[in-house]
Amino acid sequence: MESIVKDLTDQQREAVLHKDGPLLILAGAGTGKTRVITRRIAALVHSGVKADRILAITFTNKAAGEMRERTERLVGGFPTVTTFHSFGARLLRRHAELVGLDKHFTIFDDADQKACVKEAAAEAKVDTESWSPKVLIAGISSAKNKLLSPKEMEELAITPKQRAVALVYPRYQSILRNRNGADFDDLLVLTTQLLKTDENVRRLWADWYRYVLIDEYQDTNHVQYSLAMSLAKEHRNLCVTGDPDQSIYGWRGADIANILNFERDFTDTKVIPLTKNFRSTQKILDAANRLISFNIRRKEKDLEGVNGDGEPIEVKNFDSAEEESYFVARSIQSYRQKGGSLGEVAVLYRANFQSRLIEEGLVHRGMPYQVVGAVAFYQRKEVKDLLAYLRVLVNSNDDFGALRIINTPPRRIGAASLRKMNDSRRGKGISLLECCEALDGVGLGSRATKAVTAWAAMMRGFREFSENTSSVAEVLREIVEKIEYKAHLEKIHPDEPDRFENIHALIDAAAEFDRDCLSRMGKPEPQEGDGPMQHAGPEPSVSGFLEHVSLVSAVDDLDDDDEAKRRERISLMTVHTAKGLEFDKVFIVGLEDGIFPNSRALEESWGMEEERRLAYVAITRARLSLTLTYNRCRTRFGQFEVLDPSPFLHESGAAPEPKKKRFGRDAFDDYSQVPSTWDDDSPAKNDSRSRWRLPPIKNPAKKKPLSKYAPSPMGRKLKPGPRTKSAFTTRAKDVKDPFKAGDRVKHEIFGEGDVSSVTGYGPGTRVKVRFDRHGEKTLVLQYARLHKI
DNA sequence: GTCCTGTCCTTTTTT
DNA sequence: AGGACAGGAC
Repeated sequence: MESIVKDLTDQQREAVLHKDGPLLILAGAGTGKTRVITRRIAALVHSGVKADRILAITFTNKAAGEMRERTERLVGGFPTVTTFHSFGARLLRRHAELVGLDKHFTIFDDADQKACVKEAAAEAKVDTESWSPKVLIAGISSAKNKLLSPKEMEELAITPKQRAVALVYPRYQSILRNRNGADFDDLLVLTTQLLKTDENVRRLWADWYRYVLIDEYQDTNHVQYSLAMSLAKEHRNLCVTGDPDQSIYGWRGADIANILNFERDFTDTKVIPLTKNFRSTQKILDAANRLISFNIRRKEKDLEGVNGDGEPIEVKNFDSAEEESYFVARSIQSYRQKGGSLGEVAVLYRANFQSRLIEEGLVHRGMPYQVVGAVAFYQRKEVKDLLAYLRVLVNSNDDFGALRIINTPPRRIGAASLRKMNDSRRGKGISLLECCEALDGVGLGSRATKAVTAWAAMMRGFREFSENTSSVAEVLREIVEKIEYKAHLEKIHPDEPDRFENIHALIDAAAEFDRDCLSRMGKPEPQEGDGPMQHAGPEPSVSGFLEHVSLVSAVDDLDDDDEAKRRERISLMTVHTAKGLEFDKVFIVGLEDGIFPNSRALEESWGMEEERRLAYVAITRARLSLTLTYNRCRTRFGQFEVLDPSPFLHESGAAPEPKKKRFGRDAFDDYSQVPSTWDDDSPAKNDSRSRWRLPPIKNPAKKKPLSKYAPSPMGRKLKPGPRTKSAFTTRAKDVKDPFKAGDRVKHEIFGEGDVSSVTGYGPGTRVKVRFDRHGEKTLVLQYARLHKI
């Protein structure tokens, strides 16, 4: 036992040695949380708890994999280390029939979900012009995350949007069920409901897992919370770790209250804060602490470093995102020339679209990089095609999968034949594949009948093949060969020979899966033998592989430490993806007001605080060096925009507070007093532009034309031609014509509505609007694209 | 059934 | 600006 705790701080040691009863570990960034969790599991095992009676739930598969490896090494046993979604998927497979699914149900991805919603909307006669599939999906998801059934949703629906969702939701759900499918939310929702309604099932699992640990508890949502409670409410051996300041998933239903109220849920909770940060220099920690102190809704804490002051935080200002990317590339290049390791460098941004320019800058200098979590490998067309074969082979009710491949590669089964088959099976509860096998009365011509029958027979052949082998890779090879996929790809994409490489990569992934399963099978069985979950991973089968593929996340394919060092690539990713990771040298780019914080995010009442936490997460990724960059202008949607620096720059103390602007329209404290003669072409505006720059912070960007990039969008795009719509023109118009209560307005997303109140003035004005279709919302005038009508 | 063109939307973040 | 998608031409 002494060896388990010998190199720990007092706080860490206390957390590790706590055995029974609720435990809340408030672990700040970089305070050795993972270490504490793995040691605690080791300590539990050491004190006599059977490893397989321990359940640890993490946020990503990558984190789960790492923790599994570490604990197995440390304790020599096999605790169940998994994610919420994987746990749900496997619990559901075991009890599928109890929730109306077959054991081999398909986990539907985003595309399937969208198709499903479209179909449901058409059935429900809900117009997808006013209610986009995206909005409907979000609505259904949020209903599910409140554990509302379609029926309950219908009773509670008040606003027009809610009513639209209530109409689509039941149909969506029944389409899903008919196809023996579950979406991401279902993995959690059905599991939670099952544990709530079926006491036998609940006991089976709750009695088995005597100790439950949940990581990143600040990012759990209501459903995950209920699930955890169902499992732990009796023995109360629930240990949660998290940091309220790093809660960044509020937008997908995560409820920071779960962690803030944990002590209320369990009044005898032992609370252990971990605040000693082993990761970053003090300067970086100071910036993070200062920034997050602007948040109101938090538990106060400060990170204390152990590494000394370190280098000052670098802040750079540019005229355009092109110049910014050029700087980042140059800066990393000189870092490498001084012996720095590229595997230790990360460029973080708020939104994915920002990666493109950074990539171009790096390519320009020949710097190797990886975009973590970008165009996911499993999203590629050719990969999805082959996966669809596997899906249909496992789950013959998977019509989405069948539809995708029935004519891929082309077999002369066209829209007309499909329509006939759909007509014939309507209301009969027959899947597309089944229909192809029994064509009586469908009315297909002889050629079509032949093609369709051949396809169905081939699918049956694949199924038999898969039943006679334990290797998923073998099954894939068989399919690729039989459908002559290589020839097909060469025909469709003659200019892209590496498309087929993706197929090889997929087969490799399957082979690796086969190997993992084999090695897991070789492990000794748990002694008591009757655990509801025998193995830490999915089962060794095609459906196990599909599950694995569905649940991999963005960081999961991030190279692990050794490999990253060997391959020496810069990592590019969003701040969300970066959570839990750390790098020697970190760049946070695009720190402009409206980009980071993101203007759309600010439309939610809690938006600003979550954006600030996001910035806090970004800053605390850095060990030694932190560079913050922002631009005065950028092009968005092909349109030129002028932007203010992000407030986070001065909140973190990295840059001085911007001086009050005293030029142009900004010379007026009350914007309504700006002379109305100041229209778009007024000299005041054009003159003010050059003075919009903040007081120079350190080294104002030198204007250097870049060979490959446009010099700067300013001289080029502003002069010629009339400007259609820029941030500025919109604002200038608002200045002349401020909103007041009672105005009729139009918002690009929310549609039309009436202004109910206005507070403040200038760009920071908050306007409360009662929208016809979306209810009341408070908008920040500066960001909301709001027009009077 | 495929290819081309024009239109529309996009930029929040993801298991 | 760039990509997805629908609809029309062949």
